[in-house]
Amino acid sequence: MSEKVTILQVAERAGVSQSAVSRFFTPGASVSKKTADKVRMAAEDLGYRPNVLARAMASGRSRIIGLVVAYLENYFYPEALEKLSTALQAKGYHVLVFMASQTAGNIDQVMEEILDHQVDGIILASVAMSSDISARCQQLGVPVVLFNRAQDIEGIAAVTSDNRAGGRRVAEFLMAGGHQRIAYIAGWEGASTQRDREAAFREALSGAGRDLFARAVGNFSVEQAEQAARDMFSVPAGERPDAVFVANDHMAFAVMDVLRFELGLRIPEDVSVVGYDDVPPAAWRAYNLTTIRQRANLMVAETVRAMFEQIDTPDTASPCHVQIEAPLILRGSARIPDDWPTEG
Amino acid sequence: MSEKVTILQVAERAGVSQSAVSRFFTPGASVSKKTADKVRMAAEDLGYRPNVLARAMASGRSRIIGLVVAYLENYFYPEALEKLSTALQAKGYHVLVFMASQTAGNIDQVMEEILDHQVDGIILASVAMSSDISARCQQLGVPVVLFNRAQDIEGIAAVTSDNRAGGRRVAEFLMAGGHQRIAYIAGWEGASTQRDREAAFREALSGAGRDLFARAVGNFSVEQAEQAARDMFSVPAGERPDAVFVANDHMAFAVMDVLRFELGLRIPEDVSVVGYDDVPPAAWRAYNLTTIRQRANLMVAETVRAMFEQIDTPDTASPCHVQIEAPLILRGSARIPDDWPTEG
DNA sequence: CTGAAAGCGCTAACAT
DNA sequence: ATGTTAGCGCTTTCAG
Repeated sequence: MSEKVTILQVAERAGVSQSAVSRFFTPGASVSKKTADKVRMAAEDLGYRPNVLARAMASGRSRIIGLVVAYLENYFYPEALEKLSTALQAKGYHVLVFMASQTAGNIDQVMEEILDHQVDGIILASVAMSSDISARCQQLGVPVVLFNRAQDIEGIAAVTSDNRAGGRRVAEFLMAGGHQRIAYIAGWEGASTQRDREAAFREALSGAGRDLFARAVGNFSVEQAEQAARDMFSVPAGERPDAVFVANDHMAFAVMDVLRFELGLRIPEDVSVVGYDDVPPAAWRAYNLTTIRQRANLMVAETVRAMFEQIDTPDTASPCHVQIEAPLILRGSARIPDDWPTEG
Repeated sequence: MSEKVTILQVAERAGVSQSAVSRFFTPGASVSKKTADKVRMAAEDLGYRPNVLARAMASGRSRIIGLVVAYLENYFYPEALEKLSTALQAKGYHVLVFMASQTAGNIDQVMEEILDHQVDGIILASVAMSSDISARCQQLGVPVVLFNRAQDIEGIAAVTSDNRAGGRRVAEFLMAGGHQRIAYIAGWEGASTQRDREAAFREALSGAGRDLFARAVGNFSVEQAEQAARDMFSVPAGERPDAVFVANDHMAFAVMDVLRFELGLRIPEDVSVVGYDDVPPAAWRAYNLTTIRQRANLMVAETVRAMFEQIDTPDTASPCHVQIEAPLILRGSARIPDDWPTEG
């Protein structure tokens, strides 16, 4: 097991000082070509690579971003994680993952753990935090950005899709489609995304003088969504919804399957189904789900931007809630109004 | 932005030495109750938490495991990632993610990057490495375990499902089902998993005096799998396969959709489809895919075990390739032989 | 541009 | 059980 080669060895071999070597490996350096050459050679010969940990320790910047995620079962998150990690890697940063599953205790504990790692920033994906912890991060100078969740804590960055606009759009679409009995299956009611989607959806309905015909809670869980669908649709034809907006795709798939395979309903002839997220399976032909697209690329880009704005200019940064436009993707699970504008 | 509180401040406040505080925060400590109390109080008052980075630096153990992943689109990986991260967290370790997407350059570069982080171990998920790098890790004393990929480098730990047994099982199942024209759609041919599945599948076929009726390559890509299915099945009924084994579920869904929605074939009446992985969507009723289950829980458990075996006892550890039994999950996408043994 | 020197915050012998 | 003393490998003033 060969010794780890240190900066000191390189310095000796190159016949320069330790700091010279350090400078050589520092992007914004100021090293003469001569010194640079000597260092380069010595480093190559020795197979030297700077120790990131030591560098972090000495400089106070770890170039690590803590990411806490809760639901990888919702396929929006793996996608986001991949893009996030890639984007961060491109900037020389890396992602340290913290699962916030039930087993891991509450978020605040996880946050403490993250802070222990001297991360340069924290991204909370579909996770809310106490204002206590938020304050703690702020006083520690650690930037936080919420991904796909908003929170009413001032000065905390958040990026989501425009959930309200999305919810409204679905309502308009469903009404334009001539649906008379419009239902909603909610996600976890603690989620800001769920609340915004629903609020705007209902507002648009009542704005048109209509009421929600039925409502159930699926809690972003497949099992609960199935049960909700069963309960909601196991009634005489005249009393059953002719359209249902499901708070996310993941639940929508489950709902569709109950409707088609358990209850023998046709989609969209008997009932239109609309989801939210546009995860890849929504495009699979067996589902072909009409849904609101959360543009992962843009959301990630904004998240990264918000993060580095805070890292690079902690003083002038003004964290805010950015909402990415969320288009309705027309597919086959919901009747399309004749006069509905098509893209292009 | 409040100062970070250090071990020294705690020591002063508690009226003990720095090392006493250090010991207090070290699991296998030896501190008198008296000292412990003083330290606990001081630490609490100050809101002190040990700096993980400094600890890593001084002790030489970072308690970080580098994970490199390539395809998060295959839903087997998010699942594995989640379980892995959770399992590691439970042991006080954390996962530093490295995406090995095309953009990130080749694996060897990524590996160097990981090594720079002084990780205590590396897990390679569905990624192969050069024997050069393998050697480098070994001489650096950094344990590596391959997840869902095996490699013929001696002394390197790998955990996979029993791909050969799985492939064989599918062949037997399909033959027992009376299929006459059995086809195979391959994954990326560089993957050991793909090769093992196919090899055993074909061996079982030829062992029964049968030949593969058709073969195409899907490269673990949805688009290529679709094209493969089109090419393979766009022929007169008598010349088309009556069963197809697809190298993973992800491609199998695409194949099913082409067969059903483009070519109007019935599954399993006209053609049986079998996949590999048993990712969650395989159980969704719109697919209801008969498939070989990769038991993520067990695979992760073995991966973690192999990792810590090497971390805890670097000398006696004997890395090997462990293969997890992979049961055939009977669903509706393939005809079930009358005499096929059922579980229980 | 370069080198000397002082840490970053903590652990790990070693003595006591 | 506790304190003392060296570092871990690197960055960063500060002189020159």
